[in-house]
Amino acid sequence: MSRKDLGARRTSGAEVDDATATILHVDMDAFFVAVELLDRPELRGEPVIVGGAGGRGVVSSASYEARRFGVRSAMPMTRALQLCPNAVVIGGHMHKYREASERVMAIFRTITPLVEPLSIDEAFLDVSGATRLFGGPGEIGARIRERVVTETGLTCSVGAAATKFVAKLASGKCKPDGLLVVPEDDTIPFLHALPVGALWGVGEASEERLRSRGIRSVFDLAHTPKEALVRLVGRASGERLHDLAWGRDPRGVETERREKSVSHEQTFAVDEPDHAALEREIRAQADAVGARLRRAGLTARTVSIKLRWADFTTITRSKTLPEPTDLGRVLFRAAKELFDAAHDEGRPVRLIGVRAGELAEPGGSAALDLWGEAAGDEAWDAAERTVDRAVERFGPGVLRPASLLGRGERRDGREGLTERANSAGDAPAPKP
DNA sequence: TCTGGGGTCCTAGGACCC
DNA sequence: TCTGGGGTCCTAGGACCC
Repeated sequence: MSRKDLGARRTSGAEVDDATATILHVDMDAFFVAVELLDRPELRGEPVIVGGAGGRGVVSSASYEARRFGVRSAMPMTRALQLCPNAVVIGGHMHKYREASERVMAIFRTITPLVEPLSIDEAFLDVSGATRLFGGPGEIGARIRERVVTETGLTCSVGAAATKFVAKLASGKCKPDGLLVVPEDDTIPFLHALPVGALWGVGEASEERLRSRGIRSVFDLAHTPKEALVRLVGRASGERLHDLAWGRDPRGVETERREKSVSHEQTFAVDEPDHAALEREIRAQADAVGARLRRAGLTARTVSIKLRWADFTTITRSKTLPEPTDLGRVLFRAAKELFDAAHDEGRPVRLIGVRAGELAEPGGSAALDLWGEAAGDEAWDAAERTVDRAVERFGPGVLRPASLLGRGERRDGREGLTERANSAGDAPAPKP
C-alpha cells in the first residue's frame, strides 16, 4: 500500500477520531521544483533539481525522481550530479516561489485566519474554530489538498494532530501528496516509534551525542532522565526534547511573528583576497540591508559581519550602535570597522556577509535619526519639516517630541538638538 | 562530495553595577 | 579591607531549520 493510500484510509471515515487533531501542518511537495514544472511540463517525471548551478552551488529542491538517486536538499551540486548525471538543473527563481507561496497561503486563510507561515512552503493552521463550517480536521485537510492542487497545480501534504510538532511529523510521514491524522490517543505510540533525528531540533550533532549514550529512538529519549538529557545537549534543548518525547508541546499557532534580523551574504565563485573588493561587497550588502529595513519600517541596533575563509572556518564580529539606524551608510561604517579589524590583508575570503539585528519599530529612534540628520548644521525650519516627514512616515501617535527628545533621551550628546526639540514639542519657540 | 542564503535560538564568558 | 552574589548587557560561536 502506498503512502497516499495510507493517508486516504486513515482519514476516510469514522474509524479515525480526529476531533482532537485540530492543528494542521501543510507542507508543499518539492516546492521549488513543482513551481518550475508549471512552466516546463515536459520535465514532469524527470529528475529535476533546483539549486545553484555553479561550482559551489547546492541543491535547494529535488524532484522525487531525483531523490530516488539519493539527491537531497543542501547537498553540493557536484555530488548531486554524480549521483544523478541526467538530472535537469534549474537555477532558482525566488520571485516565482514567493508568488506561489502567497497564493497557497491565501487558500489557507479562507479556511481559518489562524495561519502561521513557517517558511516559504509550509504553514501551521489552527482549525479548531473551523470545524463547524468545514467538518473535522481530516475533512479540512482533504479539502485544502484538493483546493491547492486545483487552484495552483501544486501538491502538498497535510498532517493533523493535537500539537504543532506532531502535526509536522505527520505531514513528513505521509509525503508526498498525502494526508495523515494522528489522534491524541495515538500520539505516544506514533512518536516513540520514530528515530530521535526525526524530532525538531535534533540535527546531526545532537543525534550523534544522543547515540553515543545509546539513545536512538524517541522511546529511548522518553525513558532517559531529564537531567541526563540536559547534561548531554544543554538545559533548554534537554528539557524541550524530554517534553516532546512525551507529546508535550504547548506552543500555539501564532499568526504574527516579527523578524529579529535582516542579512545578506555572498559566497564568491573564487575566493577573494582583495580587501578593497571585499569592502565594495560589504557596502553593497549594507545598502541592501538598509533598504530592506526602511521598507519594513524597522531600525537595527546591532551590526555584524561574517567571514568565511578558504578553509571554511567562519568568524562573526558584531557591535552595538550608539543609535538604532535604518541607513545603509551607518550600517556600512560599522561593518567596515569590524571588517578592517578582522581581515588580514590578502587572506582569501570565501564568504562575506552583513547582518542587522536587535530590530525595532522605530517609535522614537528613527524619528530621532531624522531629527539628527537635519539638525547637524541645518536651520530650524528644516528640522520642523523633518518632524513633518517623521509624522507622515510613522504616524502622529508615534512621535512625541516632548517625551522622546526630552531630558536625557539623546544618547549622542548633541545638546543643541535636544534643546530645540524640547521647545518644539512643548510650545512655539523663537528661531535660534 | 565539499559544503548557499536566509533565518532562529541557545550557551558561555566577561564587564559592569548594585 | 576584603569579599559575595545576582542581574543585565555585550560579544562570539555553534546547532539547527527550510
